[in-house]
Amino acid sequence: MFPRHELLNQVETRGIRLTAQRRALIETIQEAATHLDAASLLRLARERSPNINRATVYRTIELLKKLGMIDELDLMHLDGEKHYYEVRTERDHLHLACFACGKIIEFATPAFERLRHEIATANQFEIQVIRLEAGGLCGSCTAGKKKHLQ
Amino acid sequence: MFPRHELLNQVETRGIRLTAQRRALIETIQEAATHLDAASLLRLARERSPNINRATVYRTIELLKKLGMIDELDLMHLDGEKHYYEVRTERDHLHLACFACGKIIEFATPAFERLRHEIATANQFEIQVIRLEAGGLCGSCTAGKKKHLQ
DNA sequence: GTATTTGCAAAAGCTTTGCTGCAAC
DNA sequence: GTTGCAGCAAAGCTTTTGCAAATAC
Repeated sequence: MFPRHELLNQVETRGIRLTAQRRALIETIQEAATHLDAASLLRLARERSPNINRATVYRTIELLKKLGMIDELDLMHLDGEKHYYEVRTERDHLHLACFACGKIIEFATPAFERLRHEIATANQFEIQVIRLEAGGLCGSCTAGKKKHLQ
Repeated sequence: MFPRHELLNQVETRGIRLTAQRRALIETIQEAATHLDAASLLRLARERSPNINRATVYRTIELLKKLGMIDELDLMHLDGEKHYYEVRTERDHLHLACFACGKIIEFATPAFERLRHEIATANQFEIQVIRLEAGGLCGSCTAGKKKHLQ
């Protein structure tokens, strides 16, 4: 895998020709500050290429998923059934979604990568995509809760 | 947590009064051989209580989720956006979905439970729900693939 | 008689698709 | 002049909701 900001380069290096719209979409994903869903991606990408259509967004996402260059997240359906996207980076990491404040925490640990390996070996399973998500209460929200109960 | 076949008892033990329809739905979930989505659950539950309506299915699922007695899975969106349900049992386990044959493998390992604990501690996060899913190729399908390439 | 639950149909939300026209090599 | 991409609108699927009628206590 590659650093996040290399997504566009990596795609073009594979000899895939991109239209201006697709380039705008990919740049938007790689530079996004948060996990984008399709609608937000469309909105932001239009700042670079104003005529992008929803269908193009979904078709570009499909392409990047097939290439294994982005991952699709559910983020515990914190806000409905939409999907969120992020560049697949070197390290596996997991997502924690706070049901109270909506914050998303990313966390990487060697234990996760070891577990991935154990899963594959023990089940003779060739893992192509792996997703670990948890939902609950973040530190600030449990603290707030306790205070409130005093 | 409790054994799978105790779901109905556990709900009633909590003093929650159930209608015949809800009882039929819960029995269907606890006895199901596979992970059911809402439509399959409706179809099967109607064998016990023929007039159940789709809305009742969703409302019962919501109730059981709130009680923490069932978990909602995506199974890597192997077959669209539907959700699948299973009784929450004693041990955390994860799901592997084969993209080739559609098989779902369940796997439990102490490493997963340790990871859960590490996640909670390291992030001061109170985990209420955790879901680990992987997609790829199961043993039979990778074997088949190799054979085919020879 | 008050509080829940059900049924129905419609709405909602996100994603996919058919088709026509456009653009690129 | 083929091949692929974009735009548009409609359809598709699953899930949720409003409201009136039915049921339970």
